[in-house]
Amino acid sequence: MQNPIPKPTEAELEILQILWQKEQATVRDVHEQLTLSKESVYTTTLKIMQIMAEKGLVTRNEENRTHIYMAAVREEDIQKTLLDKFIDTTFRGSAMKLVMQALGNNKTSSEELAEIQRLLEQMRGKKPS
Amino acid sequence: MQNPIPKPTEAELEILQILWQKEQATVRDVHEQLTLSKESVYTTTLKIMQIMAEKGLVTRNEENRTHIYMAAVREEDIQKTLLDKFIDTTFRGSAMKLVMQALGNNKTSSEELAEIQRLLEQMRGKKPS
DNA sequence: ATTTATCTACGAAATTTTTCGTATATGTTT
DNA sequence: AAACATATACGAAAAATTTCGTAGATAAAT
Repeated sequence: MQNPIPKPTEAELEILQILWQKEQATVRDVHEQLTLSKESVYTTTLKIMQIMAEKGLVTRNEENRTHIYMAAVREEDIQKTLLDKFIDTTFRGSAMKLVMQALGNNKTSSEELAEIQRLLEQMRGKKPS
Repeated sequence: MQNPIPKPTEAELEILQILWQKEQATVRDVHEQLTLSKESVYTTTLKIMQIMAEKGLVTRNEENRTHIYMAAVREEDIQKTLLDKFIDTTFRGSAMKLVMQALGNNKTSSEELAEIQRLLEQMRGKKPS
């Protein structure tokens, strides 16, 4: 229906994060959430969200004066798109290098490490060398 | 060069990738490598590399007419900076989610998976729950 | 009913990044 | 030496993104 959804810009991604968390939100909701972490002007947030609507990144209910916004793209899909590109440009295509770096950051709990191990064992079972 | 090295832009990162591989390169070297994967104009490449020199992302030997460029930042450092930011903005700070997604892409060989497992065991040993 | 607050729409300015033409200098070839 | 190829420097145009002021409509408060 829509042209391939374009890669969100930096500012758009920040807003998508908020929408993914909140499911639904007004421009004001999003804006207030944004101002927790950085300065921003209301109409800037509004403008970006309007552009996002044009691009098809979000949908909005315009029935009432205060529009209600929702993400129109799935978090996992966007993550996959951005991750693929990121691995390419920053890690020369090596997912493993990225994983090693990410784990090396020591911000992952033992529980999470265990979960990753379970995933690994499962994957190696299905894909013998 | 005393200022913190700025985050490289998209075009700059492409060039850094080439410099990290080649150790040393002229503008023409870089440009020819670039044209393998995308169209580009010589003076555009040149301009970007000049800007990178100003920013301190690269150094260059200007003794001869044809300057020799070298990366002035370490690949691992830039990767870490970009990765941290990427995890933040795209995976809401969860390194684990990123790792799971990256591994799920099935582009990692069994050997690599094994290596990751070794790393994990080592890490869990040092950080008991 | 009038004032005040809040919302969207719109567009232009500001910023950042990328692109590319032109000038000029220096080698290279004939 | 003259013609040609190739290098850097420079700057301005183009493109992409972000910022913000203003206008006008609607709701809420007094």
